[in-house]
Amino acid sequence: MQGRLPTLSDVARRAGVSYATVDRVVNDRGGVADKSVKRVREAIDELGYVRNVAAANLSQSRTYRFAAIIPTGTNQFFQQLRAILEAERIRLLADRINLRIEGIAAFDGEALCERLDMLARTGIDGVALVGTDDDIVARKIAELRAAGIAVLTLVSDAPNAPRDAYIGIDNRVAGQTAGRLIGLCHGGSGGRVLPIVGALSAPDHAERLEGMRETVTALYPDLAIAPVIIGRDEHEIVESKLRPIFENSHDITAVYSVGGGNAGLLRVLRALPADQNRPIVVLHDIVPQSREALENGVIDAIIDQRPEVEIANALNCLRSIADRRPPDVADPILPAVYFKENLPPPQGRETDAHPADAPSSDGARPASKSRVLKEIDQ
Amino acid sequence: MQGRLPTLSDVARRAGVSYATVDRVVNDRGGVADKSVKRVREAIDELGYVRNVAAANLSQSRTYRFAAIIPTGTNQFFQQLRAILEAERIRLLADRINLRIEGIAAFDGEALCERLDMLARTGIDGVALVGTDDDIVARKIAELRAAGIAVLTLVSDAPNAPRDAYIGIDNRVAGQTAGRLIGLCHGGSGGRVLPIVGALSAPDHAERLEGMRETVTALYPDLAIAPVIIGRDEHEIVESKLRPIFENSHDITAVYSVGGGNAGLLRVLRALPADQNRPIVVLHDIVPQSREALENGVIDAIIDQRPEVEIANALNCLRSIADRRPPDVADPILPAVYFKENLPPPQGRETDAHPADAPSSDGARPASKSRVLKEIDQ
DNA sequence: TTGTACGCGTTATCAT
DNA sequence: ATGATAACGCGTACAA
Repeated sequence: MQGRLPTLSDVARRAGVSYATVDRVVNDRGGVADKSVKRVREAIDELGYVRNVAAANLSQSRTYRFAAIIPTGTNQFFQQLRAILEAERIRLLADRINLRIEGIAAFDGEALCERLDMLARTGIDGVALVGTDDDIVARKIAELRAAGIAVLTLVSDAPNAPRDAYIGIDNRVAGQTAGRLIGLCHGGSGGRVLPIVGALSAPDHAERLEGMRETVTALYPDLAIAPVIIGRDEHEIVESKLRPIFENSHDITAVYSVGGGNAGLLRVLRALPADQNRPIVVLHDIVPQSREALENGVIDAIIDQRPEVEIANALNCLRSIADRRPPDVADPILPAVYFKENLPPPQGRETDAHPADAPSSDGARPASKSRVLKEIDQ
Repeated sequence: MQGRLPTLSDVARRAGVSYATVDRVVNDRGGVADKSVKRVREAIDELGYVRNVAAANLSQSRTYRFAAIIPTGTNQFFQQLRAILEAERIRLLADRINLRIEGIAAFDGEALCERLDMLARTGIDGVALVGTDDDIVARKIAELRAAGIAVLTLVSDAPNAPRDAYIGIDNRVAGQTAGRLIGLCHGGSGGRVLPIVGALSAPDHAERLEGMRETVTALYPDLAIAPVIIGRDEHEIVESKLRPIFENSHDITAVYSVGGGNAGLLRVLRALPADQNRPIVVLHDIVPQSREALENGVIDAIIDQRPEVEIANALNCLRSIADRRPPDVADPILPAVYFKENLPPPQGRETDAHPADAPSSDGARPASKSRVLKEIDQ
């Protein structure tokens, strides 16, 4: 298991200075003679010293306090996001990172600000939230950052707010990818693409639509784009607007739904008469519903923003910021394209399995959740 | 930054026992009175104790020694794999994980065994290698494992060897995905798919081909599959076998290349007369060459096994095994589908940037590589 | 069966 | 400008 790595003491000995001097050099504390600095640097280089992060973290014995604010409600995607975060909690705790997961009414700027205020008062190092185009939210974010709190936007950006970073896919790219896919699927023939959005005022929806339009008009001139359906992400509305279209005209060859309310779309698709050509259908985000539709051949492809990757990146990013390390903004997340064949298995993690069956070799069993929350959030 | 988390001492105090007793419970060492166990467990639960992994790792002060054996040669994919590993080295070192990256002639079982022997003699905790179907390799792997060394197969499995885990994509799924994509791209029309493989004896190539065949025959009966081209992953061979096919018959509507030697394919495609319909082309793995072809519209899609993800998983897996923790085999890696629009940016990381420009705030500058190697591999 | 004390490598504080 | 040293929380050897 071994091959001991050089420590700061080794460096000090080799450089002929004291431990503390090496520490000053290594941590840029200043107040060290130039020639000492030089000798230390040389020793570090010669020995191949690399800081032991476990020791560094231990000695500081600090616990980071982060929060994620996720919209509540029936939206399957956000439910999934929340589940992923929940599953990360204990694991993070082992690394002394305490993550609060907060729920909030979707798209309610006032409530969001209130919650942010509360968090700031409680004391917190960083927060990740789903961005909105709201002015008061932008101001609140500025306020938090001024107070030294890191702020990330998650899934949807807040374009005018001075957030530290946006973690999510480029929605225009996602739309372009959808456009490409739809274009390819026409195999050179003409057709008519029907776009469905929740609202054009939602930045992510607008960007996806625009991206699709760009690619289709530029590369597939034989494809027309039908008037956009505004479904407000609600399945009843989507269904009621969609049904007459499919009844009256049979020329829709593709459907691109950028947002929610897809239950309505699926109902219409399933009700399509057998003699009518089924359109190519491209949706966003793998959720139980869309997964099932893809498996049953009701739709053709799903463009997914890979929430697990988003969360992993967000957490890394927060940690870097808290540590005042180089930002570690990570590569931009690319939307993934899934067909029936390469659809990922349902759950990333099992819920809890059978604790009794697995006599955890490391013994440190996760504590009961209520207690963890109570003790740590205090 | 705070909100101190409970420690083992806290637990001991609360349970009214000594530190060592708590340790015995937590680490399943046995020899503790039942009622003590119970009280400790309760205290852990009540306090929400979670083991501090930084402290745990520090106290053991062990440095893991892992090795990755990657085929050398001109293969761009393996070069990339090596580059990714190289970039991880320093970062890993900070976590006291020492990774040796070894090169070896591709598909030379004898040489591989020799190298494995050498590594075993040097002393090593785990090794990742690109699997082959070789008997002597399988025996050598068994030998290593018997000696307590963890063995992972990467990219390509070694089906008959008792490796701890295989980290890579399911090549059948990859082929099925290609088949689906190609089928969709025909938009209901008929066509003829030309498959190109390196060798049918390579398990991954055979599986990809089989997967494609499965999906196409099952779902797209209007598509025929042309006789397979065996290109030995060499571009001259691919080119010379391909050119006459495109000259003599104009009915190839799609090409699926599962392996290497794509430079030859690309040359043939570029030389295609303007009046001839270009086939749909699906390739594997993003490398500079295939990237450029996708950007220029010479090919249509790339199925990528995401080597960064593979390596991240492999490293996690090795660490878990060395720690005797639950395997942490991670979810299977799914092949990703890339079009021109969602192609990831060229480099994950910059090579070295300008050290002078970035006066690393954490001071611990990466040592010169030669030294690092010399001191640690000793 | 239970308890004490030291080491791991770093940070931070106090002296010189 | 430099040096010594006490934490940090866990693992472990050793004592009782």
